[in-house]
Amino acid sequence: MTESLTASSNGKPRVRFAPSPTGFLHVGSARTFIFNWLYARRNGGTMILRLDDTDVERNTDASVNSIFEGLKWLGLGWDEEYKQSARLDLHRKIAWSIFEKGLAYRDFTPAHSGESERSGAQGTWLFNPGMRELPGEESDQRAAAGEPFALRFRVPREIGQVVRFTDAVYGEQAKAGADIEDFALLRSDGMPTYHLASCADDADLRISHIIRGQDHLTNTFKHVLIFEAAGFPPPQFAHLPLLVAPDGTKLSKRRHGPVVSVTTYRDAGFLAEAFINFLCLLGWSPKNDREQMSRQELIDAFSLEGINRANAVVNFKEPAATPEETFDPKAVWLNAEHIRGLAIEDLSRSLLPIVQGAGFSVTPEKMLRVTPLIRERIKLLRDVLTAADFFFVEQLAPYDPAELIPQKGDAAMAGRVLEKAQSVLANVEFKHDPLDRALRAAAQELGVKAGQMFQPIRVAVCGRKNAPPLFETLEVLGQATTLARIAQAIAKLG
RNA sequence: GGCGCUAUCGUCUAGGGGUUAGGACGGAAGAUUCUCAAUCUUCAAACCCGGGUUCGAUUCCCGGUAGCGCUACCA
Repeated sequence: MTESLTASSNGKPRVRFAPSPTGFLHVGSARTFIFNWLYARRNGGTMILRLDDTDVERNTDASVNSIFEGLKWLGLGWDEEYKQSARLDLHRKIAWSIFEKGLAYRDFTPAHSGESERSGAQGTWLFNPGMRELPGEESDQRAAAGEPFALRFRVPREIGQVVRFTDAVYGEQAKAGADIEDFALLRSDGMPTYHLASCADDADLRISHIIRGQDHLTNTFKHVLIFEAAGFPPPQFAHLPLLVAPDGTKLSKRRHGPVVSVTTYRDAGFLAEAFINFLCLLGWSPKNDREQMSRQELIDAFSLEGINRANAVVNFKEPAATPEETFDPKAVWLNAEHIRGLAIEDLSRSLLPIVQGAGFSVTPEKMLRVTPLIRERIKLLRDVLTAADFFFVEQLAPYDPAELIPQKGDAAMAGRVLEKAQSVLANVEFKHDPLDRALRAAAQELGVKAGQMFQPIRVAVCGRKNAPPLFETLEVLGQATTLARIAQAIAKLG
């Protein structure tokens, strides 16, 4: 690893997404992935996926699967893939090289039990101060005797010692060494900590730009210390504002439910392109009022300069009412926009498995005919089930016969209209124009308005008032089904 | 507690020493179509507070407040 001192050999950026497999793929993580990917693609660089799985206790295979599942749905891909657990020798080697330089020390204090001993209120932030000054000889002896220890970084805390770096988003950053605790590099079981493993791998993989959540902004001072101690030039840093819930708190599954998981969006019928588009608009702006953008347009427009600094709220409804209300309205709107932008063939292909999965029997040909009628009427792919169900069922679900009654009309008018329709539709070609002419003429003969004519028919064939345009609908439904449903409606009225 | 980051309509954001503070979502009203949707038009809606610098601050500086983050042998 030490041979590559330049962050990038060919001047092309190398970026990474480094999730720790301790849960499902979070929307915030997805956005981090997307920004890294966009940066790589925009600049002809390399996108690396690295599983930061050094926390053996909390890592699960289910989580690894969930992350891949989410990433697969996004469909962006990556160029190289690594697993930290396979690189432990590298991490330890670097940790000990830091120790050799006198920049780390052994801490023989037994590990704390986590939660109970958090520093803070008491102001005791520097852990086990005595250990920092332990004479080297005694340290060696205790280690040789088999006493367990953690390896801690010896942070330079003389007055005037300041750690600095430039963040591409937050600008110049500086922090006094005296305000940085002696963080651990190696745990007493010999496993590297996140800080060490992350920096060791970033250096070894020649990562040129670290684009990650702002929760790491203050950790970066530690990382700069590690890079320098290990003899590597630190990469460029760009921290992203965090995604938060409407209540301002960090997105968490326990508090906010499934809306924080990427697969929830997939399962609700979001298009990956729309979801990506939505996430990009949280904390980044192309600065030209563009909102709806394709993947390629995002690549072309992406730059670190467009990233802003304040946390962004994902504006979902806390108690999750209807599926549509669950999500940020802008995400839903963008999805509808992307759906409208899809070619009928492509949309139809996405809709088909959803309809079939819901138990309807439908052929690709039928789906292709239904799709144009609902494309502008659905916001989420799954809406097809409520917007087009009547095209697929043999028997309409029960509906209120009162719905058949037209505006400013009564049951008698509904009856007359339906009976007239019955006779007219029995002798007309089921194509848009002939249907249009025949039904309008019929309305005139009955002395009712076109709307009063169409409404009872619409309800009779669709089972509800709000539906796609009538003639197209009848055309797809066909004469037999139409006449059967009208007959049933007349029976209901009677 | 310490350290750090942040602050423009309800939300996402643009802007920036002098602007009618712009766009989008959502909301309201209207137009249009056979209903719905789509589309179009219009309306309501914001610079956290206090000082300073300045002829002039929403913008720059300081302070406050609030929110968030880090402060683990988690990541």
